[in-house]
Amino acid sequence: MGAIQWSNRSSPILHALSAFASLAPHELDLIAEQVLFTRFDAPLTELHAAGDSANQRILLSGWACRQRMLPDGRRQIINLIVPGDIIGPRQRPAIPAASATVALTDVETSDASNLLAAAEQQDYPGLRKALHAAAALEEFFSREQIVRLGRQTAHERMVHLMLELRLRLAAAGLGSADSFPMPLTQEVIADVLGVSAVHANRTLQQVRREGLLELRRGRVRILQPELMESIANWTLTTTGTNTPQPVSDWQG
Amino acid sequence: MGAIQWSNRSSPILHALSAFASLAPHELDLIAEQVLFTRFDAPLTELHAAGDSANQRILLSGWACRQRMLPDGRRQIINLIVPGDIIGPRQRPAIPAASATVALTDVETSDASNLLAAAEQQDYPGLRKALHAAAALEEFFSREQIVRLGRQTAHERMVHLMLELRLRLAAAGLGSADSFPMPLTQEVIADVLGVSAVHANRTLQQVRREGLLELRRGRVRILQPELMESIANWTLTTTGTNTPQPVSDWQG
DNA sequence: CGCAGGATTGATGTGGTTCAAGGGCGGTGG
DNA sequence: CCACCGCCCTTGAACCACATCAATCCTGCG
Repeated sequence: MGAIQWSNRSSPILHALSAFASLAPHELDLIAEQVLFTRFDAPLTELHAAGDSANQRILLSGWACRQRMLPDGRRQIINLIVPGDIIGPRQRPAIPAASATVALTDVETSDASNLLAAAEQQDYPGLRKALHAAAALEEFFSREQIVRLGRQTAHERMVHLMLELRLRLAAAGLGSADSFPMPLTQEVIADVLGVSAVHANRTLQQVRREGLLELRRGRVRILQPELMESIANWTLTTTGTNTPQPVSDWQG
Repeated sequence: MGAIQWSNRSSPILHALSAFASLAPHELDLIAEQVLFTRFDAPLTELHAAGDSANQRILLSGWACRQRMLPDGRRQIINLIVPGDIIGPRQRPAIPAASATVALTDVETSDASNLLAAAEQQDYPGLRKALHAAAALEEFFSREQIVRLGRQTAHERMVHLMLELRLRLAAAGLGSADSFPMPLTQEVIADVLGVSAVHANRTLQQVRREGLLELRRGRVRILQPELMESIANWTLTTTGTNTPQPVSDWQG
């Protein structure tokens, strides 16, 4: 291994990236260095402003989200950001974002320019592959979010979101197949799912009443994963890396 | 210019890409070559199957969409694909898509592997920049779609979609600031906007009654762009780099 | 103890869905 | 040249998932 000792603060990145590609020692070093210059921010802090087309960071701990506010106060959360995820534009030249990235809890971030720049070099093939795969996964869930919002009921959306978080947090080493931390308020969940906070509450209650999951003391416990996957039309297997799923022929 | 004559079949790509970066002669040649080996497909043809993680093509003419079918028949269209757009995964390794790409009209496509591979080389900087910018624009509209579906009313969604198509088709050289072709059925529009076909119909009628736009003989005419942008909370200026240019200017 | 933010619950309103039945129109065949 | 057919658009009526408004409850915390 490299000269720098692993701290558990870099472990989310390590988990998230090493799931996609095996990393060489000098690549691991680069990741470990991320914890050397970190910044702490409180909830509601804007980590990446709308209109900003630079400023790439990586989330080390805590939760954030990319969100879009409408003038009349409506908010849509584009996606949740958990440890290991990149904050800011991925590709250049970037279009100035209409959405801002905001901390949802206390967060720790570090500048990711080095990491992302290194991945463009020829001598960091593993890093390159891992970051591309992470971007592909993000794009995948972005499409899932579209399907969720466009064609699923509140009940299906809630179940689907919990499955997404289960997978992503497990990939970051922050949860297992059984359970994961859940620091989000119901209002935040509502703004992810595109429903009102009141309805998110009732939906969550129903999901719990049905025995699909448990939510206690800031932790979600998945009780019936297979049933949940069936309800939400889940298409990714959590076992293995990227195993594809049979998708029904749409023409029937 | 290069040895290959421009045909108007390659012009959508030319428009779409040259809007983002100035291209060198050898890059223009590569684009022109795209029309040499094309394929024609009828509506409903699956251009890119769900689960496929390869097979990159570019759309030369006609319309397509990436869609996800749910087992009970619900369909969500993730995004519309117009001439100049890439079909298939952008980055490798790609996660097998849960969504399929399907032709909505008669379409002409060509293999884009060469184009995309060339953009990774050092000697195609303009192409690289242009394709990255195109990907960034696609990602931008992907987020707009999330906001649309999550927090906007059917009326707002409809107006917003028409503004999106106005911009994208103008960028491909297929329309102006005033009008663009509209070959989509109301059912397709409904599946983009996440509403029922009946409601899409009523919403479209209202938008027309309000004098925001005209829809006749397969063509949309934008009548009150500023008002529409205000209604839909539009955040992109059409003036600037994305302004369409007539093909003739480019053929010089 | 009292406060504040989040969770919960009830009552009522509405945007949108669903079902069902026409209407227009281009294409095709007799 | 007309009759018919299929696809799409349009319209009406009933229904429902979810929004909105307004309390109230709970819990951690200073």
